[in-house]
Amino acid sequence: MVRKSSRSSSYQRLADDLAQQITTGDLAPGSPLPSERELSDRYKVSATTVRTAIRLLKEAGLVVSHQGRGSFVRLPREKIRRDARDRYNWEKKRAALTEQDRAQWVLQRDATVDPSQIDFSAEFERLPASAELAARFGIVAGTPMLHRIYRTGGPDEHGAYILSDSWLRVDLIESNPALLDPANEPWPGGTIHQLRTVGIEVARIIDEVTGRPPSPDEARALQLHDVGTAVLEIRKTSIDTTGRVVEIATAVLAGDRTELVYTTDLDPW
Amino acid sequence: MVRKSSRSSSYQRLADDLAQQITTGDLAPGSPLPSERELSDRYKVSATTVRTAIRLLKEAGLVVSHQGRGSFVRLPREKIRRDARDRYNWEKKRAALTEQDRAQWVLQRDATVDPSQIDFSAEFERLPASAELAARFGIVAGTPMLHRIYRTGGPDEHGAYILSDSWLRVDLIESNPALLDPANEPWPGGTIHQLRTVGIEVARIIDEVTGRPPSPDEARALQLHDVGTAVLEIRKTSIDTTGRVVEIATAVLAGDRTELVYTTDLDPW
DNA sequence: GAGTGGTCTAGACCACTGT
DNA sequence: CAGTGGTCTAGACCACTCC
Repeated sequence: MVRKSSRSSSYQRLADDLAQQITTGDLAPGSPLPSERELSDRYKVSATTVRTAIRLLKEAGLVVSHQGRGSFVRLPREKIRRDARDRYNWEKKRAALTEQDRAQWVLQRDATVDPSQIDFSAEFERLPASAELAARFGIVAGTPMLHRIYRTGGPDEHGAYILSDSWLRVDLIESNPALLDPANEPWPGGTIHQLRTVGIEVARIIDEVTGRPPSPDEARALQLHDVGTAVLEIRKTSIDTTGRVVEIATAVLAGDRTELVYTTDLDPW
Repeated sequence: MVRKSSRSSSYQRLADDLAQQITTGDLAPGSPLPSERELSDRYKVSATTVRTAIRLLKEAGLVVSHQGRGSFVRLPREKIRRDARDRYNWEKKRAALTEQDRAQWVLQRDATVDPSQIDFSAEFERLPASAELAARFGIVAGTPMLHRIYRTGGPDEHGAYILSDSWLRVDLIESNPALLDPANEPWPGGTIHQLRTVGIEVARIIDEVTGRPPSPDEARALQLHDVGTAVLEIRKTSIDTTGRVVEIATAVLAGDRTELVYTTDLDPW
């Protein structure tokens, strides 16, 4: 007979038990949990119930499992800080340098990653603007747009670390045909410099940030092998000195590996 | 005999099948999935396998289940925008108003929520600064601190929508004893006004944003009834006109209900 | 080969929602 | 009451890791 206890399911009680041992430090980060068979014996529950409990811990980001090895208390992830003000202003300053100076700095914006190990791909397509996109750009639907899709990855230890895409108005950039060719990516100097080549100065960048679970594709690309992680999605809108929207980009980053930093200066009293 | 097919598990294939029907719109948002028993019959797999597939979809945030009713394609969530520049500057301006004017504006910073329905609680404790906290404040460990814990919730439809805590230096605020009493919360005018009462002007606010799955406590408090959601965690550091750190606060928000907006003005060329 | 997690079955019963 | 998802069992076999 099943012993129906108090007001909670047995997998929930098991998960709570283990979670407490993890948060109190009885089970230290990196240490293995008891095997499923052992938990099954010790708690007098079936293997399925044990697996359900462990799945709960994985969903909460407390535990990772490796087939053939065991389940382990998750190690805290070292976070890469991404300071919007520093990053964007640095990119803009760099865009005003000579070609030689810029070339030296290609892809070094994240000093923590060795540039020689970076894996990069770019794919371009030309599409008419959808109604929603047109509204965000303040143009009419159907306007020819350039859609660029990027994947930037590190070596296995760091994992791929950013998925992004970008929309540009073809009419604003076609005076420089080099911008339409993905073979020129990664462009030394970034989008801010690309826009400079057609006479556009970016004056303001607005980031809209949300958090959500990764799609299966994103989990693969960002090397989020396990459940229990979230991604940060940044929708970036760039506005030039005349107030026009000149680029709309989206970036998806691993939430447990990234810390976004935003500084707000307040008006004085 | 189990038919071992191609290179994928049967729950994975079922999940992919359903996910595709959802993304193509064959299964519209809000519509019910076939029942588990029906899927079990149709795909010739056990109930457990069907449940595993549906769990996958829940983890990806595509589906929600309700006991006794069924599983449904998740509806997109309406997002509350939270613009840092507007919000913080508005709060600072308000802090300079007369007491009467401020009182009218209590808790109206989120215009989308009816203030009369808001559920609010505050809890204070005095603790010495930990080494880590002291480092962030630039003070010595053990300095007396005030730790304030808030829960702000809406009615059931919106759900509780913010969990936050805040650290202040006791030595900077004790000249106004009213600040030490939680009965005075929610304080008309917010922390920026509280600091103004002891002669401090906040000049800069730095937000550090990460994304992660919710802890069980957070899932309860933020009414994230299901797996497949993420939370945004904001660590806010307030700095006064003399460059001192005057408050460190953390806020946890439901990722599927919140959009953080940050504006960066770039230096001109 | 021994031990681990991963996939899967067949079936029972519980808890909840609707009519 | 019929139909739904939620909990749970007992057991089989697969895939992988490490010794």
